[in-house]
Parts: sequence; C-alpha cells; structure tokens
Amino acid sequence: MSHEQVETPAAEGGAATYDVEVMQEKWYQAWEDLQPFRASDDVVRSGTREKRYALTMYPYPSGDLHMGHAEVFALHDVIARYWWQRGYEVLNPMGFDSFGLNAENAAIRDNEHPATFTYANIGVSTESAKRFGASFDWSRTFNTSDPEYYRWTQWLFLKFYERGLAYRKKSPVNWCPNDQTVLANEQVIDGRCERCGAEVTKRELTQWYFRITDYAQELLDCLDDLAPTWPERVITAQRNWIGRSEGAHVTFPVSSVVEPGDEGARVETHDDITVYTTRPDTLFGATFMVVAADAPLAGELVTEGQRPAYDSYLEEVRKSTDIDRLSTDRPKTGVFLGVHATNPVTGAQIPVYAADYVLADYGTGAIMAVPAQDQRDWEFAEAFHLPIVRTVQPPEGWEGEAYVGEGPAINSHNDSVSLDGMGVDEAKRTIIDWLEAQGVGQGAVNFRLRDWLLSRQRYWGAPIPFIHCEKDGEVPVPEDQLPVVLPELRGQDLTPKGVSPLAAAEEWVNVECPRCGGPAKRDSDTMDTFVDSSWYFLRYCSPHDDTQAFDPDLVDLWSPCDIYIGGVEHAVLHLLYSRFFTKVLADMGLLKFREPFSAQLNQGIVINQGAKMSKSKGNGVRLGEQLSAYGVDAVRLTLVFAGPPEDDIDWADMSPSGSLRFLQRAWRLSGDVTAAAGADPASGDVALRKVTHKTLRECEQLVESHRFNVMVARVMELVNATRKAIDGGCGPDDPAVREAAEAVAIVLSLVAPYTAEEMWERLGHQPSVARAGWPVVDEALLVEDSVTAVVQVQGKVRARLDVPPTISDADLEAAALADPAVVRAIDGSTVRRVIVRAPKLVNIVVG
RNA sequence: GCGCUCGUAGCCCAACCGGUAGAGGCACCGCGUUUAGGUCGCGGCCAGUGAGAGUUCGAAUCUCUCCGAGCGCACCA
Repeated sequence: MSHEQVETPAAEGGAATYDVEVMQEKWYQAWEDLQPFRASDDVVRSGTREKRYALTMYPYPSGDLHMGHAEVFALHDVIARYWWQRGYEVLNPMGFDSFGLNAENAAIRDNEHPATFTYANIGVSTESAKRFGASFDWSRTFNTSDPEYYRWTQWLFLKFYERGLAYRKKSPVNWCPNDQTVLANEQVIDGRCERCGAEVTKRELTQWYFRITDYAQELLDCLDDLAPTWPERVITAQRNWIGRSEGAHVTFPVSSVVEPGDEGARVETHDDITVYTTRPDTLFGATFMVVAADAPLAGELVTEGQRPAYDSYLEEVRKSTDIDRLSTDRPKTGVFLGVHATNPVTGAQIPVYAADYVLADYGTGAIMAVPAQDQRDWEFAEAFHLPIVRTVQPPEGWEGEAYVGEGPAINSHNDSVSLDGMGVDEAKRTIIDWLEAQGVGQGAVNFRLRDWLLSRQRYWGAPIPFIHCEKDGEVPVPEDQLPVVLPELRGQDLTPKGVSPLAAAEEWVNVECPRCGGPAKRDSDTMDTFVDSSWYFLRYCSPHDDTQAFDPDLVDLWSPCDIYIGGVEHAVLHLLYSRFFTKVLADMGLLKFREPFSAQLNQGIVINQGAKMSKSKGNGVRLGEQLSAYGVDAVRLTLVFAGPPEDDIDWADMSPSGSLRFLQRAWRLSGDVTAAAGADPASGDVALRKVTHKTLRECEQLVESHRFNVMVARVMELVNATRKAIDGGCGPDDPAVREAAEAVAIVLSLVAPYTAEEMWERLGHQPSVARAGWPVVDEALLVEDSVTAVVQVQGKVRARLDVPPTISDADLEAAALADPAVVRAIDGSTVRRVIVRAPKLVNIVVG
C-alpha cells in the first residue's frame, strides 16, 4: 500500500499535500533542533512551572520496537503531552533495562559479547522511538548495563548489606534448568520460569537475599493509600502475594519417644516443635503433626529406625517439580518420623510425620494437623488412618469433610481451660491467652511473602560487590573500588554451567582480601535485573551525576512519579521490588517519600485475530510495516482510539486506514481556513465556538480520566463540525473556524504529532504545536441556549420540547401537559403523578 | 473450587448522580463530485443492552439467579 495523497491549494506555510513520509522527515529534523521536551530543573525549582513526572516502564532492548511498545508509548504520550500543553514542566524520561539473558544467549549463539547486541538494539530502538514521535527527554537516558549506572546498583547493594537487608543463606531454591540459574519466588509462575517457561526444580544453594519481609507489613498497609489511583488488580495481586495472616505459634514438646515395633526402647529426647497456625482455636483437634519433608527439622527428628524410609521419601520429594507438587487432587503422601509430640492442651501423644504438603519455608516448616477443620489434614488423616476429632460444630445437615466455617467450639476443654460454646474468634483469643499464660505459645502474624533471592548464576548483570576470604569471610568491596566491572567474556565463555561464568574468569575472580590482604575470590554471581529496575526511576532525576546514585534534592523536586504506565505482568515483580527499595531508601534518609508511583495505568496488549501474537501462530503484526503503510500518526491514532487503554487491542478489528483518512480530513481544515491569524474569535460564529469550547472542556476531563478513546471521538466531532461550518455554515473566513481548527491541532498534538505540527504551521504559527499551550475554555460558551426536554407518559417518550436550560419544574410541567402529543397519549386518563426533572425530563404517570 | 471484572448494532466502542439507548469509527448501501477508480462531500441501513426475575414513575446502569468470556488466587496451615 502506498501513501495516499490529497491535493489542496497551497496555504501559507506547510506542504500542499498530505505526504506522510515528507512530513515525518521534516518534523523529525525540526524536533531534533527544537528539543521541545527537555525537562528543566530550574524551571521547577524557581516555581515558574509546576512539575509532573510521567514514567513508562523502560524496555528491554531485545531488538527493534514492536506493536506493544508502540501502544504504551502512544498512550503514555497523550498524558505527557497533555501536561506540557497544560503548562506543567514534564519529566518524561526513557532508558533501557539492558542487562539480561536475551543478549547473553544471543552472544553465546553467535560467539559475541552481550554488549554488542545490547547496544546495537538500544541504538535502533532509540531511533525508532524518536521517529515514533514519543516525547521523551533523551538527554536523560541511560542503560542499566553501563558501568556508570551499575556502579550505583552495587553501591546500593552495599548499603542494604550495611543495614542488614542483604544476606546470604543456604536454602532450597528455585532453579531453572533451561536458564541455568536460580529464580526468585516472584519469577516462578505456576511452577514455571517466568522468563522461559521451563519447569522449575529445587536446589539446595547458598544465595544472596534482600530482606523484603522486614517491610511486609508496610508494603501491605500502604496499598490502602494507593488503592484510589492504582489498578485494582495490581492492589489485589500484591495483597495476595504478601499474604498476611494472623494466628499463633504453639510449642509441642517432643517427649519420651518410642520406636515402633520395639516398644521398650527409649530414644533420646528431642527439642520441641513449634508450629504456626491460623486456627489456634482448633488445638484440641490436633491429632498429629506434619513437618515439611525438606525442612532440616525433619532430618533432626527422624529416628534411626525410620531414617531409611524418610530418606527415600525425601529423595522422591526432591525430584518432584512445583508442577507436580501444586497439582490438585494429588493423593497425600508422607512418612512417619518415629517420634511423638505432646498436644499441650490435651496431653495426648500425637505422631509426627514428614510430608510434602507442608512447606519448609513458610511459618516454622511444621504444622499441627487438625483434620476435622482442615481439608488437607483430613485427606492426610484418611490416607494414614489417623484420628479425626471435630472441635467446631458444623451446621445442621453438614455432609462435607473438614469444616472450616464458623460454629461453636466443641470437645475443647481440659482442667484449666474450656472453649466449648465459643465462636471461632472468641475461642482464638481465649486459647492464645491461655497459651501465653502457660508459656507454650503466643499470638503471631505471618506473611506469605519470602525474602527476595537476588543472586544469579549468569554473566550479563551487575556483579555482586563482595569478596570471599577464607579468613575474613564475606567482605564488601570498598566503596572507592566501585564499580566492580564485568570481565570481558564472550561466546562460549558464557555457556551456562550451573555456576556463574564469572567464576571461570581467573584473573578477575582472584583478588586480595580488602581486609587482610590474603588471597580471596570475588563473588561470581550477578544481580537479578529486577535490582537494576528497582531504582532507575530515581536516576532519571540526576542521570549524569557521577558522585552519587541520585541527587536527593533533584529526586525530591521531581518525584514521586505522577503516573506510571506499564504492563500488568509486573504487578508483583517490579512494582513490589520498587516499592521495597523506595521504603529502604526513605529509611536511609535519602528520600522524603515512601511510595514511588502515585498513580498507575496498565495498558492492554496488542493481539491479532483473537490470539496473542507469536511466531508459532504466525499472526505477528510488524510495527515497521504498519508505520510504512499508514504512517506514524495513523498507527498512533489507531492504538489510542481502539478502546479503553486497559483493554487488549485486536489489530484485526482495527482500521488504520480509517485513522489515516481522518487525519487527512483534519489536516485539510488547516488549508481551508482563511480568517487571519490572530483574528478575534469573539466576533466569530457562536454555534461553532460553543462546539469548540465544549469539546476542549470534555477533552480535558477525558484525558485526566484516561479515556483517550473517547477524547479522539470528541476531536472527530469537532472536525466534522468545522467542516460543516466551512462548507455550509459561517464560511472559511469566520474567526470561529480558525479557532476550531487551532483547537483541533492542539488536541491532535497529543496523539498525532506530525499532522498536528503540519496543521499548526499551515495555520501560520511557529512550531512546536506541542508547546503551544492548551486553549483557555470560555465558561460562558459552555452554557446551552436551549435543551431538549423529554416528555414520557408511562415511561414512553411522547414528546420532545425545546426549553431554556433554566426552566422551572412548574413551567416545564405545564408545557409538557399542554403538548398535543402528550394530551393524546393521556387520552382522558387520570394523571396520578408527574415527575419533573427540569430541564431534561417529565414523566407522567396515569392510571 | 474461591474471588473479581465484563457481556450494548455485522465489527471496534460511547452513554455523568438510575432519566431521550448512540457520540465517534469500521464495514455495507445510495446520491453528488470525478474521464474512471480511489479520495472528498452528503445521506442511509443496523441493536433495545447475554437470559430471566426484582426494586423504581423510570434500569444498559441498582439487587438476585442462570448462561458466556476474561483475569486473579488455589496445599501458605
């Protein structure tokens, strides 16, 4: 498809034909010269303009931009450009999340250095984003793989360490066998690697963690404040992920243990088992205990007689993936550990099992099993023929198994405490008080959130700035030795081996211990790229500062972000980590705010023919082809007009050619206007002026409520009205026509910057229209002269009356009852009631 | 299994506190412009809001049930 061209008489300034390619080339150059979107610190500092910080999730440079980028940029630009037009100084930066596995894998494949791909892709993507007309301030750009950036990522790591928020521990961790690295819990989706989809397995490894759980409560509490301006689904996802629960810790003594089959033999006394439970009220029904099979506790408890059985069970558990483990209606498995514990309220000796339905890293890794009030425990009890004692009375006619609902406690008393007859809440309070008094338990809060595992066994990331010395242990790299720069590795050197490729870079790894000067080794893991992105939005405020990660004063000037636009896939990844970082930095005294993103918008995705675009389906839509066929503006307009920004866009349902037609139609207005520039619109056609001003007011409200698709529809109406005024109304020399065309150009500048710029020039103005300023709406023109009042009889519309907007209820009722059509509809029936909502409606009830 | 969101013309989508179901676009048809096609201009066609019930003077909008779609959570004790 070639560009469609429209011939019109040459107007003052601007081309006489709507030639997409010529226009795009012309304004691309002009904007490079004008730099209309440089954010000035001084302007905000001096109070000349109020600040706005518009942020879009920075991309991973995996190649050139695609439809997804185009959509986010187009939507984001509406807001950023609107803020400029409304007189704000807008910080609208863009950079690249440029560490990561794509480049590393490509480097291995092609025997290259990851930086080669990365920086080539960044170049291409930057150029494309500029040609797309995105209003980013490129003077502030950076890449997280630049040593000037990751130096500060490393510095932050050291600061976290100093505060006890970064630590190493050995633990069973998620392992992606395809990417050959560990993963954080947040990066495991339904048992699969978030990045590559491979089934995740477990490995026992020593890894670095951030103590995000220290902030669990605050991360949860602040969600209430964010709820009005964040998408509900993100709030919900984070609440679920943090997973706060209230309950109690209860200690079960493990006493004189009897080996089964050898009733006489006494085995040594073990330590107590402490469990976490959300249902301490059901303690009387705890008939056995379960320890996570892979928890160290299980190995400590197991008797010699049961060890072989336990060992083989553990091996089985270790082999299973999360996919197996999470599959529903899988029969309960486990093994008796050979020991018994004492239920602290009943004094009963209850057996202790190891099983895989209990998780090692939640709570204490052990539970009290109450089969009557927990379905999982019920199933285990059935499988192992263990007793079931109901301690909550199920309702009449209950036919289920475990009963988890509300009901009076039963069978729940001993010599010193009784819960019988109490509701669940009262029973909980009572038993917790009793446990605390006896010193065998206390109320407790638990979170589902785990600490963030951040070390990775791959090359293309920020090296962890630590040195391991046999004598001094883990030693931080002194700050003045940052950055710890990656060694030059390429191609086969990067092949994943299960340990970081950095470990093999002998010259790099072997260093002197900063403390004792003895031989030591660098930590060879790199940081998760989510560490890079947890603070990048701060760096934009002082992107070139080589003395600190960010300038607190400048961050304070611009932050927090007033809008953050991105995909909902980061609901509990990047968005949670960034919130965590912000709170830590605030505690360090570097930030004055505790939440980084005041408002958020999740855009949908672009699909094709009802399905996600993918190579295997062959339904991909190439952005480059669409841009060549229809031009930047038409593609942008199509993306914005498609529907609500949160909704997915099926490109097959869209009509970029229709968008192009509209843009040409709008553009032609600018050539038809003959009223002189600067002509006083007050002398112009009032009807058209009313449309113009009403449209502008509506567009303001629509942008602010993120209903960009409706805003486009309003501009289309204004274009139609202006067209009619020119051809059949007040004529092209009326100042109101000029006013309308200028309004069209300004509103269009939010969506179709090339067309808008061209219109603006043809209307006799200097570029850039993007900084022309939003027209002041004349409130007087928003007042309607007359409105249509509807008259209903029995709810059916019988007449429409033109009435003044100020009409009184009484006058409107009189007018309605006098209308011949209404009289006919009433037809002598008795009027029972008349509802009047002046000036819009009258409903007459007869009967 | 539990929870949330959404079902409006052939299609994408509008409709503020319940108050005229239609703003805009696509597709289609007609008329005009044009050598013709496209463009352009004008006009037209098209649903009673997934189904049913309730509340109300009045329901796309509120309530309940069902159907359908999408999303989230799902051994976290």
